[in-house]
Amino acid sequence: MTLTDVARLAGVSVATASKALNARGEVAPDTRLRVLQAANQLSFQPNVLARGLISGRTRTIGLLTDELGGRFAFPILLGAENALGNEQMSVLLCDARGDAIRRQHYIRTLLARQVDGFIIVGDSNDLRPSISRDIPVPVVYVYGQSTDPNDLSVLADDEGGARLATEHLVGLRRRRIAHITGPQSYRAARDRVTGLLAVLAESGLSLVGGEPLYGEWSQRWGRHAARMLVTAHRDIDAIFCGNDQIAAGAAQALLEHGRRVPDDIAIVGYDNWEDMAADCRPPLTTVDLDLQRLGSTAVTHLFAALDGSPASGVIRQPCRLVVRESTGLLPAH
Amino acid sequence: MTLTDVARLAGVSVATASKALNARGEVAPDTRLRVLQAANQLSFQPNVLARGLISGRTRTIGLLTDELGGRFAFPILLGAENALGNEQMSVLLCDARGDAIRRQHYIRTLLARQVDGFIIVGDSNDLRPSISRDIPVPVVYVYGQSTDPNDLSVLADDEGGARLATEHLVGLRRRRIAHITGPQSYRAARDRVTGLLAVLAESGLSLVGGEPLYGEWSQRWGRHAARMLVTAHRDIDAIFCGNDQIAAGAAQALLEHGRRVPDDIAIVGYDNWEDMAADCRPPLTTVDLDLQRLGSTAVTHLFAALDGSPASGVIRQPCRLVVRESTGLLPAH
DNA sequence: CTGAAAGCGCTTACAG
DNA sequence: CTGAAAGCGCTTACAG
Repeated sequence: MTLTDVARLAGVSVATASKALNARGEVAPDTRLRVLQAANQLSFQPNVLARGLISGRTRTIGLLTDELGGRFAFPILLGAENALGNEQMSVLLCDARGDAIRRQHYIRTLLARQVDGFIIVGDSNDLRPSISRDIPVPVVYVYGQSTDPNDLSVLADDEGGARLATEHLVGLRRRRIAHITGPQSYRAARDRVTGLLAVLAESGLSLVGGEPLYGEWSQRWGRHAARMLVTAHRDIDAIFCGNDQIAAGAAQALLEHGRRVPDDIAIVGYDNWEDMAADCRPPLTTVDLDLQRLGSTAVTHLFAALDGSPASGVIRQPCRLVVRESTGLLPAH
Repeated sequence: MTLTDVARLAGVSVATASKALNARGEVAPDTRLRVLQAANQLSFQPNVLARGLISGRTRTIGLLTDELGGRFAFPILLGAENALGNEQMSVLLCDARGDAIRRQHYIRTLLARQVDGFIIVGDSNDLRPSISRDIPVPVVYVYGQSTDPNDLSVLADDEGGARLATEHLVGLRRRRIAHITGPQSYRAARDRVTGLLAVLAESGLSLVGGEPLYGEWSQRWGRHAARMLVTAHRDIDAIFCGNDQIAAGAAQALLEHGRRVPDDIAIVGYDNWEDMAADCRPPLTTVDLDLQRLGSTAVTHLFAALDGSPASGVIRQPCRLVVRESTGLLPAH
């Protein structure tokens, strides 16, 4: 079904049919009606390729990830897809799988497909090489900071998230707080430590053991480190963990050591990885990166750039504290 | 950069430039060379819209999910994206979020974008209404069975997966086997029971307790049901669980009851949800649905249909048993 | 072997 | 208000 068919059925020219369908003023009301009916009758859908060829706009954006299989890219994608769908934009999804050649290939492909813009999804707040040089349309980086300050990067505020968690513990009168986290090579681990230490200092407290326990992002490490902690520091009353897996492991180990959570020792995780955090025993208080909103925020900024108002620099989106039983439930209201 | 620019730089007509770039025979070798060089120099990328307008093929497929946020759609998407990328096809991703209106909207959008075919991703093997009537291009259903037997549905073989799990337990000389699973309303739960009971019958065994324990897909239910089982049936020596969360909960409850896993009671999960199954204590033997391969299989069949060889009916892709410590490690070799 | 012409489906000045 | 014509960037018969 093409516009020609519609025009023929309505007894007008394709030019008039086009104008009628696109609600441009210069068409007689009854002509428009006839065209609309014809289009309806034929279930006419304008060919987007032809439109794009003329307008140079395809209402399509390319979403390029490095590691779609990772845990973080996906919620971002979800949020972006949502936001784009609401604006009648479509997403072309490409997963470079950490391969630079493949990434270049996808950039070319997406450009050949005339996408209106790019969203580059990282898998942590860490720095990543800018690729904007190769791309003549607007680009937004999300959950991964472009090395080029002229680019726009939308990141999660890990330092702020850790502040929220620590303030929560301090507010619950916990004084002997320890920290178990992932490898120090991760910016996420370091930023969270920064936020934690800042709040402890403001509260006149110091970290139990003096140093964060850097390790892996696993339950196994959480169990191991928690056992070490309760053995070495019997007076510990809270553990802030760098992610939910560590926290789940720590909770398990503590329970096995006869320590009650949260009565004796409160635990806070990070990530709000639902299946882990909410189904843990006890359910974990944790920090939510709000990844979906990160995705939609990126889309918002991409639209702004498409509308001629590009931004640059780094935007740090706040995290949210999710309180569950592992730090004691809030009083009912 | 358009073909016109390339032709001008190479000193030929656009027609000749087109032929040279598309490796059609009828061009003089040195002419082709000049065109290729010009294209290279200008980093020419042919406009896919123009090509699509002529050929009627866009090398784009629409991937429509019902619930992208669920745990199962995503690996399927990954597998499909991989397989499509290898064939230079792009994916337009749409998440209907369980809303029929939104789904219809996306179907129209994707058709207007002239996609070459559709992949409809379900979130369980359950039946789902066919939407092929509305779609004039090839459609493949994956992990969700179309109600129309003329459609092609690619499913995971849950019954076979449960057989693998049960045969494994029986092979380990377990005789008192129980089953904890999710709601009976799920076809996945029912199909797995069918496979389990078949193997038990073939082995002259019967299910401990007579009936599967239907409940929820959660750790909490796993813990609860496992406690009931060990109390009511002290001689139980294996529990086959309907998913990994249930299995993780069951393992935890058994350990707390002083039962050793796998020495006293072996546990098998389902789904091979890595973060849960491998990081559990002990790591879980489980059944992998091979969702990524499900996605790539769907793509393979979609290509076959695009090449004029459509199939129909139901394809059941085998599951894989992943053996870990919860049933005893295989002897080292 | 090369290029002028027609055409894919649509939109947009421009005449009338 | 309506429609013939040009054109978006490309490909493909068809002449030469």
